[in-house]
Amino acid sequence: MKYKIKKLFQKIKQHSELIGMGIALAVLLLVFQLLEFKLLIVSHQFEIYVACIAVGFTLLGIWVAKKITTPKTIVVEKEVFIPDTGNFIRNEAELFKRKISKRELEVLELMSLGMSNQEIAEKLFVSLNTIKTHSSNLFEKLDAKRRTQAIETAKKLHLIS
Amino acid sequence: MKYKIKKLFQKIKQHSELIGMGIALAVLLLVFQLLEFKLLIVSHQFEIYVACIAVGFTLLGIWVAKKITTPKTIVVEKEVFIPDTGNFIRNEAELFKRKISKRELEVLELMSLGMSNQEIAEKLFVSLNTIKTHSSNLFEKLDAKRRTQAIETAKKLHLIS
DNA sequence: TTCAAAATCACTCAAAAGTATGAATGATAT
DNA sequence: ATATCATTCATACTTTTGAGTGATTTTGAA
Repeated sequence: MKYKIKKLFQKIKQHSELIGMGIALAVLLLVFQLLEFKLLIVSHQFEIYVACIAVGFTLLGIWVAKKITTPKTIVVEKEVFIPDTGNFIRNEAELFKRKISKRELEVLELMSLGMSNQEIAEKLFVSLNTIKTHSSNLFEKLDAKRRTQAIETAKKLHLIS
Repeated sequence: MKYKIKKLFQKIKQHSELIGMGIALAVLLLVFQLLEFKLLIVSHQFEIYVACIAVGFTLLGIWVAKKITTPKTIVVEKEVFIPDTGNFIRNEAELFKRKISKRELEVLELMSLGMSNQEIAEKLFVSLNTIKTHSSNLFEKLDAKRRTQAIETAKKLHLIS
């Protein structure tokens, strides 16, 4: 029993707009029914009665239209700047294509941080000459004449961040 | 004379919606006027007449509402990834703080593209020595020991893209 | 007009970067 | 096992870069 009542309320809620419209219509008709007697019988002002109906139902129409019309959805693409921080994805394919080795990449990265060959050598526990060899090989593989050019190219190719 | 007619047409065009609405209303009223005689006098079906008015003006209301109401716009924000190219905003405050001149910035930018001092000199139509001076000053202002370091720092500070 | 900053250039010396070549070692795949 | 490749290192040499100093010209704002 209680369950049925609950279901009824749910249905009412679901169709609240429709029911509201119905009630509005009923009230409007009732008002006009009353007006009919008053105006027709008492003063016979038929035109006023019709005008009232017209205005009333016009307003009803407006209200209905507002309820019915589906809202236009305008999708506005808002450009949101997403900084690169953290979401760097290395272009492994390019690394493979250019046959850049693990060690060379390591040197390249340290180079891009602004380290000198000597500093890189110390950091990687190898000789300065080794780093020179690596960087020379890198420049060839990256079609670069200088380390700055190598860095620029590597960044464009997403080999380093 | 012709000018006045043209102006009239322009005004009509400008208020075409309003005029259309007025005409629709007039036609509707005319129809009801005719119905009044037919129904009231011939068959006395008053209720049908009122119903017609109600329906008619409801439709009119709907039509008016559609004309009047501003469309509901739902703005959907869509995140769009923007690559760094183009939307770079230079940190002018930092430039000012470090007293980096226009020319120095120019040199810095070309340096970051991987150009040698000689190439920059040729590009800017100045001597190699001038570029050396500029870059030396740059390194001091950017607390850098090398050009690669200067570039790295400048990028971090958003002085160059 | 004057004054300070910016831009220009030169010269020297030193350090760093880059080229070229050769070679040893160790890992790995065929 | 042996051929290949990455990694390592060396030597000799050249080029580029950078530091330090000083000086002249241009330019823009007070």
